Amino acid sequence: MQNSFTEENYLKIIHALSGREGLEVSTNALAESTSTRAASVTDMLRKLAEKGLIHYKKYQGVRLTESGEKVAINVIRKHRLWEVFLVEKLGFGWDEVHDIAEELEHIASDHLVERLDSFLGHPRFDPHGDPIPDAKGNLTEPDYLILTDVAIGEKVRMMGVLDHAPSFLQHLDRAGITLGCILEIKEINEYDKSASVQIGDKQTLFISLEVSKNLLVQRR
Amino acid sequence: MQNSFTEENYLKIIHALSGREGLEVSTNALAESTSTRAASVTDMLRKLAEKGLIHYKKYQGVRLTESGEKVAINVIRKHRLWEVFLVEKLGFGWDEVHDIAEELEHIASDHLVERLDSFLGHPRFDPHGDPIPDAKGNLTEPDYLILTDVAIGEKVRMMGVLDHAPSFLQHLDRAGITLGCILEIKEINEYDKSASVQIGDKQTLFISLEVSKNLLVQRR
DNA sequence: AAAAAAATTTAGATTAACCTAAAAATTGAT
DNA sequence: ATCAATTTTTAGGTTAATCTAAATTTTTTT
Ligand SMILES: [Mn+2]
Ligand SMILES: [Mn+2]
Ligand SMILES: [Mn+2]
Ligand SMILES: [Mn+2]
Repeated sequence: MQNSFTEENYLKIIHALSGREGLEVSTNALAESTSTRAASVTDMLRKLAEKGLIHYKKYQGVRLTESGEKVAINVIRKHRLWEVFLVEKLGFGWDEVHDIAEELEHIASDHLVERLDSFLGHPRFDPHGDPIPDAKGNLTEPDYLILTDVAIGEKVRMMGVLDHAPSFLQHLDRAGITLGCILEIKEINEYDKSASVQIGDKQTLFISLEVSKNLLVQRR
Repeated sequence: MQNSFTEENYLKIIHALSGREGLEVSTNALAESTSTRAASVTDMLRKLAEKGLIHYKKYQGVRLTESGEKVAINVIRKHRLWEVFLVEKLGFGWDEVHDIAEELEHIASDHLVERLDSFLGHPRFDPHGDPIPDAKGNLTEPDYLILTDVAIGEKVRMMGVLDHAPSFLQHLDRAGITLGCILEIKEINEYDKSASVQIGDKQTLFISLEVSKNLLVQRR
């Protein structure tokens, strides 16, 4: 039997919330992420456990099974490949593609995913810097730094974002911060903990702590 | 409020069954096409009428309203554009794309449809020769002939198919009959009403009446 | 114009995914 | 260790889309 959109969304969210350590995810955390009530989550958990997609013992939180993990990663693969398509081929901005990909990620055909992947040239990362699982389901999270962990004077390369909200991405666009650009922390301003950051070889701007916390970078 | 996948499918099917004359469609015809029971169709018709998408009087069949027609044509536009994408960009065969397009046609974003249309170069016809409605919702069915209406000795161009079943399309592939190719009726065989047809400037084959009835062609 | 047949609608259920309110279990704080 | 707070589950409903069986309306045939 096929998994419904709803089931796929639960699995994807459990994957995201359990992190790389595969920790237990709580009912309330799922209720929050799915915008439903805890009672509804409990119903769905019973169903997913029934189907062998999660490990679930009452009152103890959930983890994905091997089989649930496979489904979740496949959905993530499709989501990210479609985002690449939308940006690279159709010319959408990185701030416009998430919601459309939320729909496209549920299109079923495996044949389609593999052809799309070829058409796009087997991209390794999506437009937000997130890694794309390969066809076998291998997903390796690169370990980037958060900009707040970078010392004054260091030059780093912008590799991804933690916040995917359109408003955040548009803010980065206005600041001229794009994937791959070089950032240098000139100083940390005492007053509001903002950073003065040189972007590429262009001007230096104040970057709020809020923004720095959501920027993933790499030393070079 | 948004229309569900199910509602969109009903509207699309009502459009197809009512033909270019916009005739009334019966409950049973819809039950057949949707693979549901007549009682279920009646429920849905009440809902669609409620939403102003169809004209419906009990026991009298249904027609689309202006508003229902707009929705139906938009779904058809998306279906056919996605089919072009799958064949032209991803390299699928014309026999492989219908079921995938049945899913893709329900992706909501108007912005996406318009960008896809541009990316594909504003195609006028889908891989089966069916016309693609324009962005304003204009859909003009070209009036092709059916191959059975072509006289012996006439040369015609193959323009489309009436049957979209993969097995039929694969049969045409094996016979070398593709969209745009030239066909000449050499004779009609008395025994089984099959036609001897020359395909392009290649060999002459027997084409069964069953096949001829499903081929759309144009005089030249 | 009846009667018979066919088509359609109504009545009453079912399933998935949600809800609120109440009960039960776990966790945390004295 | 006990009590209070928090979390989670259970109980009992709702809505959309389906179903079967029965009732009703329309159509066709005698
Ligand atoms: Mn996304
Ligand atoms: Mn992304
Ligand atoms: Mn099709
Ligand atoms: Mn088609």
